[in-house]
Amino acid sequence: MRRDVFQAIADPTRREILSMIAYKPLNVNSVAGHFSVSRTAIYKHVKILTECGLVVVEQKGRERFYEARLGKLGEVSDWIEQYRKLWEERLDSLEEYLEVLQAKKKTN
Amino acid sequence: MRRDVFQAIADPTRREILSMIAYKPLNVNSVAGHFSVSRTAIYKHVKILTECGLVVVEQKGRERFYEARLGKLGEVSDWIEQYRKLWEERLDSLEEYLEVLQAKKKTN
DNA sequence: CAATTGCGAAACCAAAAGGTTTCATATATA
DNA sequence: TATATATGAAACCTTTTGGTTTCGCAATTG
Repeated sequence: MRRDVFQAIADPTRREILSMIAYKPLNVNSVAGHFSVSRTAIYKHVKILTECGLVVVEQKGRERFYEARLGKLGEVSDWIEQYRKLWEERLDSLEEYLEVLQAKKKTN
Repeated sequence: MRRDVFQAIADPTRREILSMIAYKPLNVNSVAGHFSVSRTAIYKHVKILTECGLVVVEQKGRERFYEARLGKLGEVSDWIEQYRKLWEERLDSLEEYLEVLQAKKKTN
């Protein structure tokens, strides 16, 4: 069982679940109500999110509220940021190149 | 075939491949040399990266060089950034809360 | 107390993912 | 030209993933 944040957010349903509980904790039934799959399927997704720390549970009576812990997304963010300078520089040089092309066009 | 950037970077081997070609394009053999799986397996990973736009190919004679197009990571980055304020605020309020606890400790 | 509600676990299933070996083709090179 | 190299495609296999239905248990509520 590889349970890392990268794998957790790879599934679009799980990303949608995160968006639903980002501002307000919900129980599984409430979440499942917004999807066309079974409650059990949603429960499994939530479980995966929990196992990698993106979500925590709080029991209240017979209900269990799932709450997002989005700080974990920082792991992915950090991984991406190591490359940002790289791709922005390349974008810059592409832009420069295009400007040169434009300039040539005008002088021709 | 769900071929989006989220799914592409979910696999650790593919992330490693990206790190290898981030600065210098390589052919499949060179990439495969750094892994313990077959060249064909690596080829498949590279293909997935290509299909979602994270990598482009340039043919040179009988060799094909794979080059990273990391700008595509922006899609993931953007998705994460929509939540950053949220989790940082929560972190702030947690810190405040801990400060309050500390303060109480001292006055007791 | 009896019925209902919210949940998680279990057993099962089809499709996708990740891997392998084998084969065909195109380009270099001895 | 014959041989070696770089690659992609094909067929196949096993494990993982995402889903289902069924079941049992604990907490609520009529």
